[in-house]
Amino acid sequence: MPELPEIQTIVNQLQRKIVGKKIKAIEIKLLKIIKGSTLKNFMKIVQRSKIESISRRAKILIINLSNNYSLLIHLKLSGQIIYQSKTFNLKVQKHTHIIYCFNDGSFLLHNDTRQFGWVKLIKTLELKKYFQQEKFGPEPLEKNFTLEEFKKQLARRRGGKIKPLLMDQKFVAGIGNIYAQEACFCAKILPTRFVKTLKEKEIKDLFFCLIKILKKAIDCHGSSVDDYLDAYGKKGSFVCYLKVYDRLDKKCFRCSGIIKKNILASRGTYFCPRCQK
DNA sequence: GTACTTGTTGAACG
DNA sequence: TCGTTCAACAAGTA
Repeated sequence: MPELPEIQTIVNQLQRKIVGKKIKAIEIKLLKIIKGSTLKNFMKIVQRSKIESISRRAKILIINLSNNYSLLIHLKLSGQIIYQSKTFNLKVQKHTHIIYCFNDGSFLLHNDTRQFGWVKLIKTLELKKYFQQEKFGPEPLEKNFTLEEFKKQLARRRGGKIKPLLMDQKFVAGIGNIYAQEACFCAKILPTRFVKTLKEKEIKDLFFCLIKILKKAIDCHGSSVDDYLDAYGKKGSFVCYLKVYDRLDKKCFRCSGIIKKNILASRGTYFCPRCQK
């Protein structure tokens, strides 16, 4: 499941590979993943445009084009964005829905088995307005996300449980099911804890755990559970560092307790009942 | 055939 | 209006 570190990995890789390239042709095999414009309009605007820059907000990949338009891509559960240089045979598969062909013979494939993801064409000038409407919370790896700010935001959401709150994109952007659980484990906090019961030190630990885990995960090119692949079609290696996710009935690395699983806010949630309080 | 998986959305509730 | 919970969405896997 691509979350912040997975999308950031793709951004970093694409920055090195496709910036400055011109889109010569597009092939669209699945219409419904294009949102916010007709197929005709999408083709007209995207074809023959140049890739200006690549960035990210929350879990959304942003590709800025040279013609004052931008592509927003959300991978949801099973999306992949894969770059292929001309030296490789094109690995189009059953779930390849869009193929972007560049002028130098390289390609970008957009795959998505479950078809939850989407691509949205938007005027670059309207990006700011779009993200304001979405009301995304702060980016956890940016300077304005401070411990003070985190505390302040928590104080406004005292009624909720901590793990679903971490996953709320309006609270903090980019955290999904995996990293929310890992952060709770790292800070020795049960995912079901109500925000108002968190002590000063726990909040501080959680804050630094979150940042540490996200940074480390980006270094590892993300976690590949299920389908995730980076822009080079490779798996992320952070799975090796996962402490609780998908470890039901296994021994806790910290205290040798047995990892349990609960459904919390209708999402699978792993935790160690012995050392998470 | 059935249960289960997940990020986001939109509806319902207090 | 806001915070919170929950079903729905789609397709694949076990």
